[in-house]
Amino acid sequence: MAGSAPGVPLYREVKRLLMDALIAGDWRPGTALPAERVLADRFEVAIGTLRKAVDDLVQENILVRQQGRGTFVATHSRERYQFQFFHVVDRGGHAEYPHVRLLDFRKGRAEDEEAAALRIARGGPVFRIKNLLAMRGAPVDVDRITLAQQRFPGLTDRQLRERPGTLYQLYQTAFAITVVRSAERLRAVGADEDAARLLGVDPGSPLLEIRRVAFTYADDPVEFRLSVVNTADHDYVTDLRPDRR
Amino acid sequence: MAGSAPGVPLYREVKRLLMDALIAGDWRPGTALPAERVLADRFEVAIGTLRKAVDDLVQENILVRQQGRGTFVATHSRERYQFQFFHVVDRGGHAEYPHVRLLDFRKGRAEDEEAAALRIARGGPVFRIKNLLAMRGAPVDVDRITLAQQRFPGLTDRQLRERPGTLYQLYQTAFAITVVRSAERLRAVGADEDAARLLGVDPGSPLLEIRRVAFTYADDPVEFRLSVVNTADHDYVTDLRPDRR
DNA sequence: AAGTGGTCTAGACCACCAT
DNA sequence: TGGTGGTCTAGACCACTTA
Repeated sequence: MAGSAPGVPLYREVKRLLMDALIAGDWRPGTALPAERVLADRFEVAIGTLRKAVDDLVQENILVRQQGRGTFVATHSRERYQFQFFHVVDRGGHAEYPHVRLLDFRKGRAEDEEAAALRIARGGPVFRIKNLLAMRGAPVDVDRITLAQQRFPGLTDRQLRERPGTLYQLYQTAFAITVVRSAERLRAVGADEDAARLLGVDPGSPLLEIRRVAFTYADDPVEFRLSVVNTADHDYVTDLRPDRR
Repeated sequence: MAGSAPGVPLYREVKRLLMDALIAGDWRPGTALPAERVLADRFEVAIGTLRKAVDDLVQENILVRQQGRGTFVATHSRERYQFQFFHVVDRGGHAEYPHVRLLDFRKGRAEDEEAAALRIARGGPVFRIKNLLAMRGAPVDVDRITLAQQRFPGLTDRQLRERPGTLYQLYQTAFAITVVRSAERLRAVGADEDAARLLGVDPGSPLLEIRRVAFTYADDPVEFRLSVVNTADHDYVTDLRPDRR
């Protein structure tokens, strides 16, 4: 690790190198990284410095440590989706992974909001996915998802229909895109005709509208999602923290 | 640090001791802790171990480090409130501390939901505060706050009216209660008559309802707050992170 | 210049997991 | 038993703040 930039801590440089390797695909999701001692030797830093870099990546949900086993590249499981991205729980507080039904899949051209969120040109080619999410058999949430065609070449509705897990698992396994973070903006709206019909409520009923932008490494946006949630029997919860303490 | 519990890391014990001192009021909010080297000597641990304990408390927003100056007990400023607790921003994304007007202050007996949230007996004595929050002159949010009388002895509407900063600053300075964390549940509702009048919308208009429980040290709940927000021109945003990276 | 937190080292030993 | 991450030590030196 000779010749680092001035003023930048060594462990930040190491973190940068680890992230570069992850972005380059040197270690696939779910696989173990070399042992910390090995990585420390490779980067020619002390073990403590290496660990500090890994600490950061673990905190950002990019790596997962398991004592006695190793350090792994994080994968997208249902559990992870539920804790990190899906914040809707039933009134009792029971978290449950929803049942997802594909309603529509088509190509289109990016509207202003989509283009801005995905940082692509306005009118650029996108995929649009429309899903109906149900919990305990009752429809709760309509998701409209927008993806840049360029990032998901050859995506088909068959992939969406046959996918066993979460969409983010599909992104990861089929397109080597790992979602690591999301930002959401929420507001209350009145149900439009379409949402009212799908969710089984009266038009104009209050619904929770969620705009989510999902990012992969380096704060690169890859998905825009507009969710409309019937909060008659469900809440959006912050604080689903299996972290801290 | 001889005689620690088996299986508990030393830095956790140190963290426990630091929190005990904070709860006991050994260091007042805003004041500096002894230097890390001094604390390490006092607890008879290595500096690295002491730092790891402090790291945790910094991450939990309980302590604040300032290089070259010291480590301080976190205080409640408007900035902190805005980033950690107040998640409403205008559509452009501009965060702005709202103007608060006290509408009502009275004593009452805890309803079921309030009692459960505050972990007090049903029907127990509480204070109820009703505030109208405005941004850029326009009313945006009605807050109904419930506090256990026992935790805030002698609270008066004069204190609320003359308070220069945030409510959490008042809790901290006048009642030695430091809010360190909150949990929120959100849903969309139709405006009732009262909210409609205060926010200047039609009854039944969709509003965002937020239930917040605020906790002090040791996950001890001290405030229940029901907010109703007009999201016509504002959003609730997650991800107001001045942390990480 | 003195004092603070921030980084970095080079180990030792412990707890846990797989075999 | 051997390999992994987790904890802990006892320093040295750097960067920043204050006086």
